[in-house]
Amino acid sequence: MRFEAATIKDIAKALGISTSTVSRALRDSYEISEATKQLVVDYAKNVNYKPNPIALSLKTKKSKSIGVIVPEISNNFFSEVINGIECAANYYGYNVIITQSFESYENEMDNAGFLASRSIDGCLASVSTQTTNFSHFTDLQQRGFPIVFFDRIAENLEGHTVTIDNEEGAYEVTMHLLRNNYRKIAFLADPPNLYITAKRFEGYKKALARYGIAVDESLVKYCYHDGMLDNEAEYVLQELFNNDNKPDAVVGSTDKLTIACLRYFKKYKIKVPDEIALTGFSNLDITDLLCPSLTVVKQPAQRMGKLAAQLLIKTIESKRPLTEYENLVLPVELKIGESSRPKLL
Amino acid sequence: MRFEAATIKDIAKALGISTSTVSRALRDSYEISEATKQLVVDYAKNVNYKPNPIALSLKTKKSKSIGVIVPEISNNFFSEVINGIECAANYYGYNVIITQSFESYENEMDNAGFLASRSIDGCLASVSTQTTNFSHFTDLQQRGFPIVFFDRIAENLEGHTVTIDNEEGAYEVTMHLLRNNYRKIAFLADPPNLYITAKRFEGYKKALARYGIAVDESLVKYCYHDGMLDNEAEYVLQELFNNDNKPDAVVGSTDKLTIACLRYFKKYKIKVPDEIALTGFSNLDITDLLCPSLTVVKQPAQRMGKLAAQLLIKTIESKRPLTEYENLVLPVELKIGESSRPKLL
DNA sequence: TTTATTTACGCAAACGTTGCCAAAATAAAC
DNA sequence: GTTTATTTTGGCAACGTTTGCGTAAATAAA
Repeated sequence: MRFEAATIKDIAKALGISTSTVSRALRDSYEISEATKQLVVDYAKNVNYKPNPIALSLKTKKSKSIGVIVPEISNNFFSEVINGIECAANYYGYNVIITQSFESYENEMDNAGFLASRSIDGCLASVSTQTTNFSHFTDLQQRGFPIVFFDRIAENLEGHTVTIDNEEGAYEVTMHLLRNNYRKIAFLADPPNLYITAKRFEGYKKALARYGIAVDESLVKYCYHDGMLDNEAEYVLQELFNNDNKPDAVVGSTDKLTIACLRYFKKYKIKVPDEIALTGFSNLDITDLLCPSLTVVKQPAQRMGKLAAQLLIKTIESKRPLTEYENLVLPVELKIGESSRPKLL
Repeated sequence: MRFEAATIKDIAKALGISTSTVSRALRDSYEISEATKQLVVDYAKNVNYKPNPIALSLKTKKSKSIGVIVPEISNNFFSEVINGIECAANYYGYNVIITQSFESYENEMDNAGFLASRSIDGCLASVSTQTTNFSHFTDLQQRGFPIVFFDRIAENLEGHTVTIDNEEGAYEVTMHLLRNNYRKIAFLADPPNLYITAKRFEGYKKALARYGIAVDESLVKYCYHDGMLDNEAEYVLQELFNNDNKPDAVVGSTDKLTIACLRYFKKYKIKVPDEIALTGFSNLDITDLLCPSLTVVKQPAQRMGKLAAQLLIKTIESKRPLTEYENLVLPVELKIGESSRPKLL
């Protein structure tokens, strides 16, 4: 029934030579005569010989697979990142093992443990909103697994990183709002401990400063689970709007939060942009079809995944441990939509 | 530098017993005395022993990993399916190796070959729009790899399948349009060879028949790459609309095509639903925020992935080869939006 | 012819497990 | 106190590779 794949042993037996000769012939070793090589290579092609990756792994102690820890696959941003990762990994002959933290620190630790036990060669990670302790990552690093962090990086851990220019993105979009006469701009973000939150907040602050506006803390709100929990975003938005000091614009720091705003405004029939302008970071490719079309900071997600994977594989395959780390920063793109139309004064 | 994981050998040496005793003690074999078991288990815990999955795989010829072939990860439908697959797979201790066909038959064949060479235990697949020859799948099956097809199944291949009730979904949405007084309903779909196209077309036809309407072939259009190629959908839509026989409603057979319609209408300033109603299959979770909100047939994508993975793992782990195949059909949900508002007569 | 050199290949160990068989060690039966 | 049964353990091979080392045969130099 089951068709067993040909092994080096089979070839050796069939050709009446030793397994080592076959192995060396296939790897084009100089020790083997051209005639024998030809014989072996031809026969191998004939029986469709494919080296058994598992045996290879056992021997070389390299599994040719990399682990990935992301908050959630079905988040558009991460699914595009994974797309990029898969492409690069496949190109270099690596498998990708994906795990999801669902924005939980516990899950993230479990994932790190799971990946370590699955004998990966290295790891790509974007930390959860709940993570403040990074020892599960340093553990991995100490056990010899290189880690490349992307997007939500762990700032004080060593290693390569790939991020977008978060500060610049937030600065640009906030400046855009300011130029369009908005002055009471709310900032809705993941928890402040998260790298992307901190950076984006910097950009937001910088833009306000250029207009001589002080940060109004009552307009800065955090969603501690990136809006994963039921009504989490709605609750925070209520706080923001059931208030005398209402904003006239919002910057959503993530895809989920930006969309949550839009849904909230629709639910409570708050007109965008007439009553409030809406902008934010988003990676959906249909923000132009939303109602209204959204002004967003777009991130090169796929490219980020590809670069992170390449960096990781480069590290894995380098002979000597690196001491210099690369910190790639990708540019963002501001896509202007109807949701931030100039405010009439 | 590199911290090497403890092996059974290390434990055996440290405890002065043989590797086989350690192995059996850890697997709680009845042959080992309680005292020894305790000793071994304690020590193993102490050094944080984790069995090496690669050595295990080599021994048992099971890799505990499954392959997945999908058209494209960043397609929302498939990323949700993969979410489900990952959850089920992780639960049962399996890795998932994802490959993308990008709607190309060549890629799909390559993927099948790649997966086979990576020693997977089984495979989940959703075939590309371009696939008419299924021999790369039957090859895998003959080599002993069970395959579970989902969504876009290969109808005449044996094996478990998981689909949604495609016919019913198309029937419901078409009936909805008919009830709302639309009569010239276009059907925009992937190529007719594709399983989901055929089934959905059946449902569409059935609904028309109930209203005594014959299928107008000029209102049935196919996109041979699910709209992956530049302007493919636009070109087809032009054919549909630069015509005397214009439709008054469209049923998009896939997520991509439905969205492509909306974009087309926006670009050419065709008002939805005043000039044309738009409905279709879609798995985006923000169809309610589109302009206008979309009437869609929603599929339980995550559940589909989970069930398909469970079915596959069940097959892999069953002792005797199955002869009975399960064909799961999941119900769809019709979400009504503004895009198909009753037509004023 | 003898000795040195090269060429081409085979042997065996190793990677971390498990499974089979046999060997101790202990317990039970006579 | 021997024989037999039972429990507990160790040794070895195997999974499919790669690789260091050894060596026979072929060739070249003496």
